[in-house]
Amino acid sequence: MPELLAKAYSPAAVEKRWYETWEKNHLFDANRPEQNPQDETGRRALDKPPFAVVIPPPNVTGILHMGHALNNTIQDVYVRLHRMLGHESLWMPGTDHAGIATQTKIEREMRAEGITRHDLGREKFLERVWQWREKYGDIIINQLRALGCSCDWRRTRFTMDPKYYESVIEAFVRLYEKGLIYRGKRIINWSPLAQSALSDEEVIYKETEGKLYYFKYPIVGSRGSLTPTLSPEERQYITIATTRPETMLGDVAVAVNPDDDRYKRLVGRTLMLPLMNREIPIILDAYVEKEFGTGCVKITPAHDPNDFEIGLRHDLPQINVMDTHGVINENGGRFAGLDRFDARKKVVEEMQLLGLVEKIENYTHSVGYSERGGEMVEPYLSDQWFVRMKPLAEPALKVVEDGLIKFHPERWVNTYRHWMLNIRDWCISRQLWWGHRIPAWYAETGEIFVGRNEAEARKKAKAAGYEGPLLQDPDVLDTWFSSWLWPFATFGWPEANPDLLTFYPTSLLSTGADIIFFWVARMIMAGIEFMPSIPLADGSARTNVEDLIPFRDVYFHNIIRDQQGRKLSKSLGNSPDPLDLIAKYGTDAVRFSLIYLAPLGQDIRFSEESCEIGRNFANKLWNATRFVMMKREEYRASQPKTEFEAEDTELVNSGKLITDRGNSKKQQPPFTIHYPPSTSPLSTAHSLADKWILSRANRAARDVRAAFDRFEINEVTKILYDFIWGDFCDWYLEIVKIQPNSVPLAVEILEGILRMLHPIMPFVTEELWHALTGEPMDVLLGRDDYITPDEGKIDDVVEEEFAVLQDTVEAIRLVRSTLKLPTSKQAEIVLQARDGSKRIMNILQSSWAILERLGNASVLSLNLDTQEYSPLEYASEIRVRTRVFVKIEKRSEAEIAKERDRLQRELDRVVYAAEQVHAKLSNEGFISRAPQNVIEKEREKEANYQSQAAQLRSSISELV
RNA sequence: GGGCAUUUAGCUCAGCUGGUCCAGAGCGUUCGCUUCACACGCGAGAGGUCACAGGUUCGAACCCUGUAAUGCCCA
Repeated sequence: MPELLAKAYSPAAVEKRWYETWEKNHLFDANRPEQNPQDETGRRALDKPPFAVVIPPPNVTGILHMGHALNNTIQDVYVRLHRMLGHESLWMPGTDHAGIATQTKIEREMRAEGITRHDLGREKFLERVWQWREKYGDIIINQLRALGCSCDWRRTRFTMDPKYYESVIEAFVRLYEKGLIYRGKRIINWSPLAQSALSDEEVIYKETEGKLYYFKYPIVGSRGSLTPTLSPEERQYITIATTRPETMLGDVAVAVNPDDDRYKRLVGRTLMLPLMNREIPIILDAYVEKEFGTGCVKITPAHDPNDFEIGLRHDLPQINVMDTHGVINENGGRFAGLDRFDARKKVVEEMQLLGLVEKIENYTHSVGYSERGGEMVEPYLSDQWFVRMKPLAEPALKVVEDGLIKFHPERWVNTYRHWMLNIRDWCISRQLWWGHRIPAWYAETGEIFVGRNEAEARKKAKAAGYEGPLLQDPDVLDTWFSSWLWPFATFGWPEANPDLLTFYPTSLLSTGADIIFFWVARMIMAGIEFMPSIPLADGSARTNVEDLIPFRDVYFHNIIRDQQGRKLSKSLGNSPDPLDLIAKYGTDAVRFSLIYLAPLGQDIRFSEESCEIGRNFANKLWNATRFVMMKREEYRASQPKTEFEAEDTELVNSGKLITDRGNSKKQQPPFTIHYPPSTSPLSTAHSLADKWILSRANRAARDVRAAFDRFEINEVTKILYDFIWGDFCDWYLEIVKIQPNSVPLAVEILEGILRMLHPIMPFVTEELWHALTGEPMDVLLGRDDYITPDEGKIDDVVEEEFAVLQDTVEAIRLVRSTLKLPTSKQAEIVLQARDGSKRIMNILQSSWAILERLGNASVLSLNLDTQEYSPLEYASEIRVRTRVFVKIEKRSEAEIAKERDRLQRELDRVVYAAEQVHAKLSNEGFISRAPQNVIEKEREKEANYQSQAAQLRSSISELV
């Protein structure tokens, strides 16, 4: 530890050293009650309440972006806070296998080599993915270390770990056996790029410029005659409107609304589907909107979810005209082999040749795109696996509505409720290889056997009387089907192991609101569904829903935008790399800045320069510590050695003031001042400034704790910033320069500051704390206690008295500044208590040295009455309680005129204010209805304004 | 179309239960400072019809109604 601190804080070396030290000393490792209480971390876990956070697992393919940086900072702050609050604090890290993203990435790599996954075969392909993951899968994990994250890395989990894999299969089997998972032929969202189904949540709808095509379908007379009431045009055709002409190849009907009089009489007739020359019926269905298009809708059950439903209602065939690549198949007749977009062109062309195109309009409509690949998804009819969501959603909604799980900000409950009430079944099968393979085996008879492994499936088959070959479903499960189990599968579910018993339910989940459906909602469902099989720690059954839910608080963090308010994205190039920022500004600076800018529930407008807030603040703290340490050296040197030692020992032995540190536990290095106890001179014989800083410090400590509890972490940073910079540095340290006896208290306050700030800025505070206290490297601030405010020290009267002092100093500075008196030049200053009050004079008198020094006065005098000093000799400033006169040597005509103008402007302002107050006080309604104390205050204001005006007038009159 | 937010100084944002709020902070800006920690700093200043229009109230940035703009989510 260097004796003297450097002039400026340079983060890089400090961060590296402390992160390594924290890990080496097992700071992040959480214990379990079952473990030896004297285990390698040296902490006792038995009597501690747990605090657990599971990380939202980033993709293994991911790299750290600003959103991660913010979200993981928030988690780290709470994990570190609770560690200091004496909780068994566990942050469970890990990654998910990101089925589509990872597989796509590997396949792209392979394409460069000219091979496809089919060339390799399933097994070899998976080997290759695993190789990739061994090589690159920890990138993001290591980036989290650079952010300072205090995760228990020993426990790092991956959704494809063998144990986790088993959990996923177990969950599938249980749901299947309960009838909550089924396989069915449905319209799903098909990604032609990924060659896989997607869930509804993975599709984003965008307004897209397209065309609305009006096609004429010729009517075939079922009895060979035409209806006389029809117009010639209608006699021959019915016009339908569509945005996807190519799907007409799979049309099986045209539907009209039963209330639509225009078409009613056509029911029972058939149409000749052009191009395909297939007869299709006209049907009635209430789904059709009369107002949309022509009121006639073509029905293509295999290519549109609504048409699919209509098809089921009317028992229509389902003709699938596309293959999985979006290419027309043999059902599309001579269009077979064309890509979906080429087919569209060709269909329109041919319809035009037949004269069957009535018109084509420009049309903006909502089209689904893959959230991941960005390509247009195709509603596609296929066999997929689904989870029945209704039964899972009901209890999951209830726990949120009942407040067992709290959302911050609360308004997300509305969004959650809306989704839960309109929930649809979840398509969980993906036509990929990378992922958890669906544990279903097919018999040649078409029967399905679901088991935890092939042996179990075979056993079930045998029980059902089938002994032939079994073929496992080639598909894998949606990645979210593994991550919805994250809060308990990471602890080894379905095994009831000690970790699960200790840390479940977890405490806090911090995540982005964009995955409220993907992940948050489903984790809540999963907890309620799967956790009843795990007993409580005492062995009793887990029956209360409070014990089933995965977490109690959900923090939805901000979205980070650029200065123009745009979302950060790679393609825009407006997304700074957090690691670059860390390298440039320091980790603490990035963490502090992000939180400082992030009020709960708002988006953040972020730019790289914003990190200067945190960097400057860290540097300020650094220099404040440097200064306090220097002053402490001076102080020690000034004290008779034996006496000081005696005092020091007394301080060390006796306990606590604003910190709530446990028993004094280790050898104190000599000459170190710790924790002034309530019996020490430090907490009793104080100057006004000392009492003031104690009050402010404890107020800050109290407010910080309250803000943490409300999850207003942004407020925490503001409180600390204002207290540390505004109160401690700007005022108290300046006073310490004048009152050497305040040095021990300054040390004490600073020590508390480092504690309060540590969860947010762990590196610089750890470094400074060690510099200040001389503690050995293995005694860690991060393991020590957080501040407990002593609310008895919060003293409004003291703060008000000190404010008089501050106000007076500011008045002196203002006058000096107006007079262009350089700081170095001493001045003759006279102070007055404006109302002549003894109390105000006492305050001023008791802080005489401070006024003299901060005002840089050669002669300072206190004028007992309210005597006027000529503005020709003295420049003055009026404050609420005090008045300041600064002696002037000589003033030029111009200066006098300027001063007169200034006073006149001031007078105008005061007169105006006085009129306002007067008007208020003359208002009968105000007098009769406003509370007494408000009226009092207004009266006081009026009197004050009037005396101020009188003093200004008198000054002005002398300046003529 | 429905829902949820937001709109306060040039910029980014505070402003909690309506009354010391003639509205604050940081950045930027102007002026002055090598004041025995810090120029990543210190001191002082300028800068605002609190989106708009009504209403409630003795009193509104704050509550209510409507309008506009912006953003997000859902359909």
